[in-house]
Amino acid sequence: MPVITLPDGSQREFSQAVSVLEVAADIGAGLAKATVAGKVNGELVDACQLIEQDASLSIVTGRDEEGVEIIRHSTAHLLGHAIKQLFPGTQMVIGPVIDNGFYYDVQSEHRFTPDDLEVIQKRMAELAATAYDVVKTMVPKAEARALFESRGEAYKMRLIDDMGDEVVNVGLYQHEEYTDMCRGPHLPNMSFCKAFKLTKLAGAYWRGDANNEMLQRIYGTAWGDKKALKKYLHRIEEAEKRDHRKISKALDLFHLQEEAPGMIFWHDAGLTIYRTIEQYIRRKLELNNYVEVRTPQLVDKTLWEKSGHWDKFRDDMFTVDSDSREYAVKPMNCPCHVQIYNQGLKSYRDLPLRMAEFGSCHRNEPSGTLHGLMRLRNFIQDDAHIFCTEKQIQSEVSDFIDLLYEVYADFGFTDIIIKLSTRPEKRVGSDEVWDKSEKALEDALNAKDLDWDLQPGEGAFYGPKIEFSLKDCLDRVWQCGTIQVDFSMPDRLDAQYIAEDGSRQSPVMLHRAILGSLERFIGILIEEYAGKFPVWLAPTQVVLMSITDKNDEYVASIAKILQKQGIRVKIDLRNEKIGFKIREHTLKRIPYLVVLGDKEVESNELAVRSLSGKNMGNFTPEEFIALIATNVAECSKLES
RNA sequence: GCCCAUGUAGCUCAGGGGUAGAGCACUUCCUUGGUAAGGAAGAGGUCACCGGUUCAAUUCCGGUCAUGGGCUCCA
Repeated sequence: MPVITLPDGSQREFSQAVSVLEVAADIGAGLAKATVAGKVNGELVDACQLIEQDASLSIVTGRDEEGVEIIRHSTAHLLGHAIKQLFPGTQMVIGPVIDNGFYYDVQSEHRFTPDDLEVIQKRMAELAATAYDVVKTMVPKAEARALFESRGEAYKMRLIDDMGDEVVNVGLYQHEEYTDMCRGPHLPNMSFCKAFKLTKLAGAYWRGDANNEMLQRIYGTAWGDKKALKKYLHRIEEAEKRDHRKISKALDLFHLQEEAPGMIFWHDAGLTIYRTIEQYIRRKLELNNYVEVRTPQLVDKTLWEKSGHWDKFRDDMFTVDSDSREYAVKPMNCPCHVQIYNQGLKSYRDLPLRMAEFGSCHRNEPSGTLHGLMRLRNFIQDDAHIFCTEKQIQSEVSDFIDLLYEVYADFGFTDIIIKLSTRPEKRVGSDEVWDKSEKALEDALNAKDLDWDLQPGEGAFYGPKIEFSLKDCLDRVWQCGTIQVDFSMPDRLDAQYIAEDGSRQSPVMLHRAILGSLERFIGILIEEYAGKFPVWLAPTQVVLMSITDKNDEYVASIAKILQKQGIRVKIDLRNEKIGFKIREHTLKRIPYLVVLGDKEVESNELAVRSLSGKNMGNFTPEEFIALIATNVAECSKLES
């Protein structure tokens, strides 16, 4: 006699066990028709799930986010249904839900092409249109295994073999002649699959391990209705317009070419942004008691052997042979910073010593991983190493996190993804040291009440780390800031200080970067702003445009006045109509466009137009300079 | 590094076994015009690179490189 409590608090009593769908039908026929699944005592279950005990229940429909996820999951099965009809030799592997969609990994002699996707998608639509019911059964593992064996689904068998003993029965979902295995829940009927699209093909390793064979992965997106699908596809289209590579080409910021893969040729405009950010960070470092240093690009291999990098990253380092010595182009700055630390005797009174460098590093990243400004073989970090005592770790980490948040706020970032990565398998240092380091980072995060995720085993070989990541225009996550505790390298490279009691001690080293790679950070900034940089960062802040050549002299004189104030100004004296000039400079995302014609010459003023197209009226030169100064100060929060 | 796709003018792209195409940009001329494209003419290409098939390859095939999308990796 289960009593079902609904989300509004109302209760319904049934004389025997009822399914989710039956409860929905009892509430109303419309709801029953819309039911994709149920949530019993907070747990998602199939619509056919029988409820035998008293329980709370909410009905999940295609309008709920959870319902859409179920639609996505079942669309993956639908892909299986269609692909097995069209390409019977295909073996199905796994088909999970991801953000905005799903994928299915398959194994096949046939190499799927983009054309195949269209054919498969068409068949999926045809199958879904028949609105067939999906039938779920729970069967013992051995039975499921035998079924998949008879169908040549070797990967499904391997998945079953991998299940622990605690799993006795598995769920089978019958899509007419096609059967898929899943924990569920899934749709009761395929009529809910009416808005999906197969989007791309990719390779993916079996079990995510590069030592294994590569499978073919088919990505798709799926939504509750056509309108939502259309909206999503439009959103992606718009996001792609913000791609930093496209914008950078349009704004002439940088380029890459075949002769230097993964290395940037910064153009004048891009370098202006770059330098502005570098200066900004330099000022922040000064205010936070860092010192700045610079160290060599080439360092003898023996130092890298000593630091432990050679062991782990030898293949990813560029090397140079000269005079029978082997040098490595530095892939990071830390061993060099220890060399500076080691010059002269250090006392506990010198700690914490915060040593910064805008260090240019080269790493021979695998060719397939290069990606615009985001992943390069040569990049510059706003790197620093804090040499401190164990007791100082906590407050240094805490101060660093505050500084990082201050900087990110100045650039307008609020969606910061924090991860704590702990000891990997291949590492140096004792377990006690790792225990201490991991705890120090965790405590610092918890003291700040920040949301963070744990990534076990993802730490650097010398210590655990906190990563601060930002998202690009397509929501791909890129690590930017980081702080890493390192008890090992100072020891390996013989860094010491004299403690209060006169004994020699090893300092702790904190590796940290706020922006991470300046290139990557600028890439994300370009996408964040869609190329419309705030005034303090804009490569050109003002363009002065003449109406006719009679105004040329006045334009030049105003330009001089603005330049003297450090404003980045360009002039446009071309024999073109003003509308044409405005269009061009608007497309170049110039923050302020200034029109100078006879009227302005007459009154000694500037007619100012904002990037958004707003006519801001006329300004005297002094008023305009003040406007820019205020604007720059507001966006950059730079302390003078 | 692995899988798939792509590489044609400065840019965005069309084309296709036999003189290489468009729009924008560029150059020259006309136009001196007040807030998102004034007009005309001209110039511009080893069709990524290397090899093969062919009477003939930019086009078909193979390889290399680079780029894009994923996977793996990321000190």
